[in-house]
Amino acid sequence: MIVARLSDIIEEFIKTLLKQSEGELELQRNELAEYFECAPSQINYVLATRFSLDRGYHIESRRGGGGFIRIVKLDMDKDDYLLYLIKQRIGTSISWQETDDIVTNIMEKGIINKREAALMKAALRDKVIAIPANLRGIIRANTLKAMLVAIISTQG
Amino acid sequence: MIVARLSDIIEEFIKTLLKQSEGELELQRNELAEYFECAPSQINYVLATRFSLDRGYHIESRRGGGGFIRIVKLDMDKDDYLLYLIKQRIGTSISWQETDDIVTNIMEKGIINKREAALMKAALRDKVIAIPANLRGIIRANTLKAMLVAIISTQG
DNA sequence: AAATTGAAGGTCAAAGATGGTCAAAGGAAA
DNA sequence: TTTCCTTTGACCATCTTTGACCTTCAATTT
Repeated sequence: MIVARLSDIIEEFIKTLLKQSEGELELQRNELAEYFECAPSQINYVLATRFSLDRGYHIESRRGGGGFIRIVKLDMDKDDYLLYLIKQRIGTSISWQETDDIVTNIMEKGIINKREAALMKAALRDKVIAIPANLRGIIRANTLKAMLVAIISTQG
Repeated sequence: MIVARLSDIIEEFIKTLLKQSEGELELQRNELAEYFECAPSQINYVLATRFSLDRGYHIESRRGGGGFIRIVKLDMDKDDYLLYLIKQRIGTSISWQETDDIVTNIMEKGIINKREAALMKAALRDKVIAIPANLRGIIRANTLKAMLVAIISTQG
């Protein structure tokens, strides 16, 4: 029996709230932590890992009395986003988790379909790039960039 | 007197579970190892030798809290040609020219479309797999097989 | 106005929870 | 005997949870 991760539960909870509020949401860290009976910093963990820029979200916050955390689901122009990925975001080396987030994100944006996403993720997995870890990130970056170029070149 | 090997017993156990769950299954390595009173790494051995891609299985996993191992039996009835490629044709190492031919071929057969072919070819190019030539063929074989599995797994 | 205080949120590293890899040792088969 | 397959264990990589300590902001008090 696989125990659901608390982080996943919190992620779903926030996503439900986001849907109800059209992609923009303010919440209070301590309140949420109390609701889920977890350390407040776990909320930061969820935000950092599940609502990252690579997953298409933007976070702002304010401390002090009346403080809050604002989560915004981003809506970027497709071509601009792909070029940003290729020219800036990916760089010379990248981790599996990052590429996985990016591919999921461009699928959710409708830039690629489910099968194309599966195809891309398959080529980016650690097991597939079975070489020393320090080189793996480099090959992964090459691969993702090459595939994104292929997408741009084939889209019309 | 032939003593059944533990690996064979674990193999059968997993296959039984797979049948009960229609070819797809998630399990926990430590739990299984504890059940059979063996080293956790023996589970990896069983997976590597009995549930390999060449035998028609696909394995995914995740570490950390709430981690798991997912085993998927690839459908043997459908996709004869893709299965043949994965299990026999590709092997442990393959050249760019061969993969290019294979991808073109499955596109012409209508198994994948133009964009998917472009995506696959992008990930298989020499320039993308920028490592010593002797290793490159191995990574390319891994990559192509993994992408074919993705195709099989996504056509539902 | 300046200082104080309490109410948020932020950071980071350690501990915990999984799975992965590899090589050596052990055994069975040829 | 030699080779190949299996079993084990030490060490590694990744992901999650927790807690101690830090920073910022608004309201209140001097």
